[in-house]
Amino acid sequence: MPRPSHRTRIYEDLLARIQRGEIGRDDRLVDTAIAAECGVSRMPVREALMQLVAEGYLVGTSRGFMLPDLAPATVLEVFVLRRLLEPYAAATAAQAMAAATADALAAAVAEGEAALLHDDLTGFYRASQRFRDRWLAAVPNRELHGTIHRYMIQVQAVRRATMRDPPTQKVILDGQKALAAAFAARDAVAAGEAMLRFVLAGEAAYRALAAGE
Amino acid sequence: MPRPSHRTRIYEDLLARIQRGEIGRDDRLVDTAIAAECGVSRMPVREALMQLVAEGYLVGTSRGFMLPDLAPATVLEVFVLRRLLEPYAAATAAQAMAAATADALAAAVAEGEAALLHDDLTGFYRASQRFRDRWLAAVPNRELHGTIHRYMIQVQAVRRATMRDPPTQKVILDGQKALAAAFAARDAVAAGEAMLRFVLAGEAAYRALAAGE
DNA sequence: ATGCGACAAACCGTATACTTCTGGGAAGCA
DNA sequence: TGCTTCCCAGAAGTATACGGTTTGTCGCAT
Repeated sequence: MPRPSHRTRIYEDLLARIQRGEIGRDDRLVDTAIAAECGVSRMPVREALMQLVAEGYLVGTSRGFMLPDLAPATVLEVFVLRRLLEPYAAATAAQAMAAATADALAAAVAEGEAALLHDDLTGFYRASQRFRDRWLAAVPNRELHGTIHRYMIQVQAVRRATMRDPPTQKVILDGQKALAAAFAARDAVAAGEAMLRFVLAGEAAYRALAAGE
Repeated sequence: MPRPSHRTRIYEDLLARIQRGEIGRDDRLVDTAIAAECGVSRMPVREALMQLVAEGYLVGTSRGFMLPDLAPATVLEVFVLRRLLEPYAAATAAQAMAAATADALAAAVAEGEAALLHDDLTGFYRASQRFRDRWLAAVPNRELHGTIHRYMIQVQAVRRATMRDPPTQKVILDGQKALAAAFAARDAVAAGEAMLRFVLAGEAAYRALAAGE
């Protein structure tokens, strides 16, 4: 590993902050401020910010960079993509899955269940994130992997929004258990079906939430 | 229209050059050279180049920016994505399609056919590009549209590679005609089926070519 | 003749300084 | 009091400069 450039460091730092939800809905990220905070010049910060814009994590306004405002319509459009891609991705991942990965998936489910028992929403969120990261890493088709990874932001937003609801928590856990079982058995058909059901359940939960507001 | 920034201008210029195939397989795009050519400083050029990298049009090496080297394995991975996404996209586009767009599609097919009669491969290429651009623009789901658009480069590479073969030319034209008919009739089912056949035919042509080398 | 090492050029990453543009707020007018 | 106008601060955009790293080549020694 040669040396991580400032741009890379700052990019990863900002991405982590965004993914942890530390950036508020109306916080404005300004290059000069971040540069001063990190003790570097504006340029690496600027380039990191613009990379985040290119990947859809931020939008650039004429007055600082902000979070994109994830209109419900956009989230529903992403659900279409998920329905089309993720069942196939899960099926291929199940076929290619190593035993260690399957175990790690089961562990992530158990962690999420334990977190729920302690009303630890953050822990549950992290566990479900880890679950997703792990099965996604097992998808052999790298292009498919990258495409699914790209709308991670929307998926996270949906999780964050729907996760507070106890019935939804149960739906998520049950879905993850079914998936973990299919992955452990390397059953591609069952994995594809379970994933389709999982995505549809997530969409239903999101629609109920969006309608309720 | 406020005013296109240098970065935007250069980005669009470079993208157009890439899409027209003016960048050779082993040309190295260097910021200083492009900056001198355009009469601006390195910074806007750099940012344009990095945006192209983020979108997958280029890869940044330690010695200039180059075209990604599209391994056949990658192209085949993209075909999986196309099989999963484009039939659905075509079906929804057919339902939403305006009469003017359907006419434009038919016109693009006619142009391509005319170009073939004059052995004008470039014209045929441009016509099939226009055909794709137009039906894709009619996809209502913007997320789906963007996702499909992102692997445009691979699609172009396949076209460029397979297009010289006369039987393949006929397959492409026939596929486009079937699609244009389905679009004109706003027949979502037929459009989806035609698109699936079109993608599969393209994949078969590419596989034949890759095996033949 | 070939392999290894040093030198030079090229290019990227970063820093600093300057310019342009946008948006908000204050002041003036109806 | 509400609306319009003008001004200014802040932020993006751009220019120029410098250091570091990689790469390619030339020369020397084996």
